[in-house]
Amino acid sequence: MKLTTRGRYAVTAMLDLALHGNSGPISLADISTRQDISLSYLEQLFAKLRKCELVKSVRGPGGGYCLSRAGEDISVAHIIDAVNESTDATSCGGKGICQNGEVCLTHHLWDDLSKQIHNFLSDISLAQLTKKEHVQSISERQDNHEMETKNGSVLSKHTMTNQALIETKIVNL
Amino acid sequence: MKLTTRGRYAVTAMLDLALHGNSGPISLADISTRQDISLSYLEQLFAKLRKCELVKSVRGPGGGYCLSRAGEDISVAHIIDAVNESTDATSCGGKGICQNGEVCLTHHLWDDLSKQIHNFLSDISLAQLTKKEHVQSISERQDNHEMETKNGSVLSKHTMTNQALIETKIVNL
DNA sequence: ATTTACTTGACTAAAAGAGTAGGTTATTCG
DNA sequence: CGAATAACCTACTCTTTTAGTCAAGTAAAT
Repeated sequence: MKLTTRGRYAVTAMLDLALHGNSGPISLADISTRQDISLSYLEQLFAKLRKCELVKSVRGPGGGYCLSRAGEDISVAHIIDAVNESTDATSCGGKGICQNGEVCLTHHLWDDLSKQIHNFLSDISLAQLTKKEHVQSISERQDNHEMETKNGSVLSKHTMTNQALIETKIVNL
Repeated sequence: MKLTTRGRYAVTAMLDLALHGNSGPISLADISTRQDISLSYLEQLFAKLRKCELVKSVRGPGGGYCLSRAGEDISVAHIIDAVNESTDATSCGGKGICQNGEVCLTHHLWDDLSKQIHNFLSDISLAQLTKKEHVQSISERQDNHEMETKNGSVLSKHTMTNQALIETKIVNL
């Protein structure tokens, strides 16, 4: 069983999508800054998420990704499965061939654990997560921080006027 | 979160101990052949199990390891913790500093999952496992197989007489 | 035509996992 | 005593996986 940064990043990114994707597609660049995940790494993850039809992509300016179906119908387990993180705790992939083609002494134990984990994660949908208070407050914190840093970098690059800065803020709200 | 061969081996070996350790200490060599686990690797694992006081060791000929307390009082979670496999699914070790010192968007989710897994494994004791039918039948299969291969190797090494072979079989029963 | 954004694939540094090798120390038994 | 046995200890290696980079694309919108 493995549950590492990959699966965590994927779920985090999808949750970000669920929170911000109500009005059109979200670019990976946005998710990258908000969630502190490398852009190239996100691209790899979203390639897999798209293959499993969890997200849809929109190309061109203003493009990005959106959920391919309602947040209620996407579970955390779906996402983790999509990026190849198995929730299987056995060494034989659940096949029961762990000791010279036969079942090993603890096979059933790991099998039970696998089911336990999978059930737990299958019962949690993106929609459910977006409704939790702590998720909403963290998301707010991230949006504010994103706005600050974004304006900072834009300012230093283009020496934007105050008026333009205010406009950017409005757009970002 | 990681749950790999190390944790699986440790639990398997401990279960082997629980099944065979009723009359005196069991050598790692025996566990090694029965469970197909490298002897040196077992030594590393048992060093940790001993530090956490899950097993006791007896040196010298006829020595080996035994459980340091009743099988009822040793849970699978104890064993996995002992060999440094964490059941923690967060990236921050449960500290909540996953995004620049603050809580990341999915921290609570992984925290809940960690608790879920740990509870599940804490509720399963070695004694419980030994009582399961499939564990007993697998253990029997392993004992038979061990006897065959042991006799085979002993024969080829010392060209044992038939009488000695029979005696060995009796001892192994 | 050009910008913006997604796509693909190859590549890599670092870490962790699994297993080996070679020895030392304690104990029992002949 | 001394030989055998088995725990104990340390260091090393080999392999796989992760996490991430880089570069060169392709497609769509303005």
